[in-house]
Amino acid sequence: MALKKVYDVERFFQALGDKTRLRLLNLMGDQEICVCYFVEVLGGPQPKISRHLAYLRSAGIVEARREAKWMHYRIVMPPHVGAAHVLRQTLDWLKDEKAMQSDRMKLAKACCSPSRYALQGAPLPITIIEAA
Amino acid sequence: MALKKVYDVERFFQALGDKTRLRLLNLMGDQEICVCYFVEVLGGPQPKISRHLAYLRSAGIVEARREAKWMHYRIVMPPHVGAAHVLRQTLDWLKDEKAMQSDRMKLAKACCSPSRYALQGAPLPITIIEAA
DNA sequence: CTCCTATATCCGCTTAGGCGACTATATGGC
DNA sequence: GCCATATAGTCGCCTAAGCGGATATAGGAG
Repeated sequence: MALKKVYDVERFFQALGDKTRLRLLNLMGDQEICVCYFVEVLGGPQPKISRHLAYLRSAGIVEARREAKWMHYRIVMPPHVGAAHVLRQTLDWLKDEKAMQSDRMKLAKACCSPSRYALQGAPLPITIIEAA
Repeated sequence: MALKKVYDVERFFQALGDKTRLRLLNLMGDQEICVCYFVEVLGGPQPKISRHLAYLRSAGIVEARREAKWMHYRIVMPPHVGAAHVLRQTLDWLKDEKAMQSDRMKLAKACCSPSRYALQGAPLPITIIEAA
């Protein structure tokens, strides 16, 4: 039988304890987003974005999918019920933050007119349909 | 008018990203607990406990009250609705963790027979009645 | 193969923060 | 005043982790 793995609460919260990572999670929401949009919206150097995405992935909070040159990231709900609740609450909380809303608006703009942002060819976000 | 202070989300999660602090919060629950019980239950050196309590206090998650020689700590719900929700969820989550339940049992024992734990005279926890 | 683009990883530096050990402060009893 | 107890703060050490900059890798086009 499989060893019952205790969910790492500490690690979970550490992953949420960084502004950049919270912004990334806020942008993902219930969508699968291409890295190039993160770089576009957050505006920092690309390696910084990549490092934070790697951190989130190693903490089990996001997963990545490759599509040709592009990598898409999406939030995965933790297997632990408590963790999933907290994560969902946190995402709702972020939606109310003004800075986070501004990020989301920037993302929407970048998606609507990708040519203005040198994102021609970049795949658009895909909304994730959650199983009920 | 008062300057609208944005709640520091990052700091909030950083405060939750440590095992010792999570154990302390779990022990507090909806009670006001004397430091000596934390030291008793967690078992480490007292300055360590004190430092983590100070961290939680500086993050605005707990408050302290002095009663003679003893300091009592209690959780304060953050002024921000989203943060309060997440904190409550987190406390519920901790209740399900086996290690956390064990801590709570140790606390209960220490409170029922304080003399066995050299806690004679130490004030018992006080359950906080929240305003509805 | 080469070249370009998208993304990831590595390097060196710096800071936050955990720890144990020690010391300081506060309160109360004498 | 002195002393004991409860708690807090300081110091030095060490690791985690953030950052910018450089480099490496993966995929596609030609």
